[in-house]
Amino acid sequence: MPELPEVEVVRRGLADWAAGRTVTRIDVYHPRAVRRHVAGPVDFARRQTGLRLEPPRRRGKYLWLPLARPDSAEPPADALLAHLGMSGQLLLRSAGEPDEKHLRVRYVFDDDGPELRFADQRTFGHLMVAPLAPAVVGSEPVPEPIAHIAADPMEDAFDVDAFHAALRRRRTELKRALLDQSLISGVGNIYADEALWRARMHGGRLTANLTRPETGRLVAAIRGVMALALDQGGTSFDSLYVNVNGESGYFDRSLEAYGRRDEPCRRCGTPIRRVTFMNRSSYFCPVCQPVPRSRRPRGAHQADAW
DNA sequence: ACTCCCCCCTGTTAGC
DNA sequence: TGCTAACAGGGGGGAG
Repeated sequence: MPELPEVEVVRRGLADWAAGRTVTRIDVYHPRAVRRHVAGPVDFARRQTGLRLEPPRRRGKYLWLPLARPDSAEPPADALLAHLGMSGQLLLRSAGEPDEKHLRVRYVFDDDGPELRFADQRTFGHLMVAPLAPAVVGSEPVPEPIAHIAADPMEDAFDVDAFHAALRRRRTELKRALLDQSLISGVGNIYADEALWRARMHGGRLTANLTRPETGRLVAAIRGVMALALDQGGTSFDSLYVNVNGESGYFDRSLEAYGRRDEPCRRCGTPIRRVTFMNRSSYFCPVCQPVPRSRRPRGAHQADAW
């Protein structure tokens, strides 16, 4: 469930409580948590021990903390790169507090401050140490493994015209495109449905047919819903998504489409529909977000996802 | 080159 | 009541 707003909440917590601290020990309890660090858990720990965590950055759903040598002014070559996946949590806990049931990695620092713990029930999240790509003039260095990810809609670097052009080049459906992190990053299943509802557009629309005003409306809807969610600490349906202090956000109360099957659309009263799409749920208002002509069933017998 | 789908996980809940 | 199956879903990687 962590999408851009939830990851940003975590990033802000790390900025307050982890940045500037020097790592003295790292324990990896589950190798799957560092599976993308191909050199393995021992190397993962060795390459951070003695280094200082610099202020966290974020692109889309990824966040990273550059790793600096405490005795050197050289810009960091590597960063601790994190993705929370479905259920990953980065928590700051005093050493005396009991371990989380799904604790995967523990960081201990050279001060008396709290440990940084990575807990992850479903183990879709991961941590790795990754080289930072050389800084290009006017842009920040980004870890190499995420160089293929597009800018997210909250970044200055996000270019709506370029996004529109990329959508027009694609031969796919709009919701698929929104979930494709190489076109726009940070959008997941929940905010895709929320943004489409706000923009009054159907996720089955073909991206090749979008007009420039429609793309503009959609990007404005994504930014709007994400800004609102960030104000409310993100979306949590249960205790799986929490900030670095273990607290849940409450944007779930403000959802207009996601999870509202058969409940009235708050614009027009029509029951919200739920359909299965890409092996996940999609929620939309069939009146405010009309099913595109190309997707309407041509016969009563025809099964149609939308 | 582009598009699409499966699968990796575990805890909760719905259904029989 | 107890079991099974569905569901939640990000994204890598392979198939087509």
